[in-house]
Amino acid sequence: MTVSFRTEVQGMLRDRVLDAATQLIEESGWSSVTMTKLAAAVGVSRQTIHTEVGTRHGLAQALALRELGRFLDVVRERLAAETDVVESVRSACLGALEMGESSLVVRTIVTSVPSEQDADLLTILTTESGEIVETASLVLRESLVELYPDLPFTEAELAVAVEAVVRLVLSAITRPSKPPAQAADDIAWILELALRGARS
Amino acid sequence: MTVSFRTEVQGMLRDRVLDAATQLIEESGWSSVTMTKLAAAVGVSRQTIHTEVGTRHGLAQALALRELGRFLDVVRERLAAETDVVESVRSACLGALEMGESSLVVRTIVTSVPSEQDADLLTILTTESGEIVETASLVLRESLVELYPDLPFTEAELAVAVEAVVRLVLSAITRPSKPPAQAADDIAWILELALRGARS
DNA sequence: AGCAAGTGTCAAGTCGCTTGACAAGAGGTA
DNA sequence: TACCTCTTGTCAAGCGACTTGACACTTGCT
Repeated sequence: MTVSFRTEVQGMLRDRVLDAATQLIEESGWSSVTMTKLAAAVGVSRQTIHTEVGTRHGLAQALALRELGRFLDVVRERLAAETDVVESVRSACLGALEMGESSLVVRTIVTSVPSEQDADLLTILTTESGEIVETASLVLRESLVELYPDLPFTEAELAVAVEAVVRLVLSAITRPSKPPAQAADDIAWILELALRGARS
Repeated sequence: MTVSFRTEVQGMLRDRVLDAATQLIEESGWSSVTMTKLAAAVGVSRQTIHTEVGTRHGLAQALALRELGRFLDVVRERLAAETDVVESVRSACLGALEMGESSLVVRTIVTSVPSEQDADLLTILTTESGEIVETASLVLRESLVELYPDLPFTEAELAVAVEAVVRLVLSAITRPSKPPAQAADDIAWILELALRGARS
């Protein structure tokens, strides 16, 4: 077996915690998510919640990171479904942007009002977005290298380009200024220009 | 929550053990089911298998009892789907008999050759069938009392009649002499006669 | 006889969940 | 302001469940 029964159960608990938290958010917002209520909803003690996600802020982080994982699943999938770099990235960006519109967690984070209890959430996509950018960039970079080994970029250049794409997507999610399709087109266009420039 | 996270995981382990055992049986028969292989298949240590089901014979019992549970689910369901006692019982018997033909566990037990390693299994439906008869009778009796409170039987009489039905079904599964439909009809016919007799 | 494989059992250890408790902060109320 | 309640974060003790490693025993094979 790839994973032991133990670790599997462990992951199960984490998933349930995050599922329950999502449901509580859905019902009455992030500020209503109490560690006590959460524990009751999952069916474990409050302490177990704390050891699992740490503080309430850790819960918010965990929620965001799991959501990020889902985004990256879509990204990987869409990248592989195209045969051209630019089209791959365009499709992946579009997928991420559309998910950003429909994801409860993302909407909760983005629409949270600072200077309230919800502040915890907002900081995740701003001050603490480092891990998100880093993880997303890693995934995107690895996928691209695997799918398109002959890109006209050095390793360092690719890292820069990928991080730029990730940051653009993240920005378009948090502060949307145009429909997802157009935002994706814009990002793809930039990438295309960069590629053309690198090849010449 | 009705059940704690802990007990739920516990039941999950048991289910996985029995699932894995069933799959091993399916692949190469009961005699190939090794505690070591079973542990590996589930993803736990061999000791955990032992603490969960005891001896190898305990594993066989557990398999049989879980299968019994599935039979009883069908029985309850079919009993409730009819409006006449006799029809309820006929349908329930038919369901059990048909399941007996298609159930891998039951076929493995019934077709096991005595005086071999498989003997463990066979004894379950013969010498150790007490618990099975008892449990099945209990379920059938309770369902009937709930569905048909006005049966012309005393409590003791009902117990006798129910146990007879159960034993007949069990016998028809282990030593079939006619198609399920006819066997079910026969049992229903006997019950009908008994009811008519009790009413007169 | 010797060996390999499987069973059943034990003790010690680790890990995760529970329980009960406490200090500290935020919000509401007399 | 003082008081009360709710919530958070943390701790220690305890327990249950899985792991690891070991041992004696049986069975089948060579």
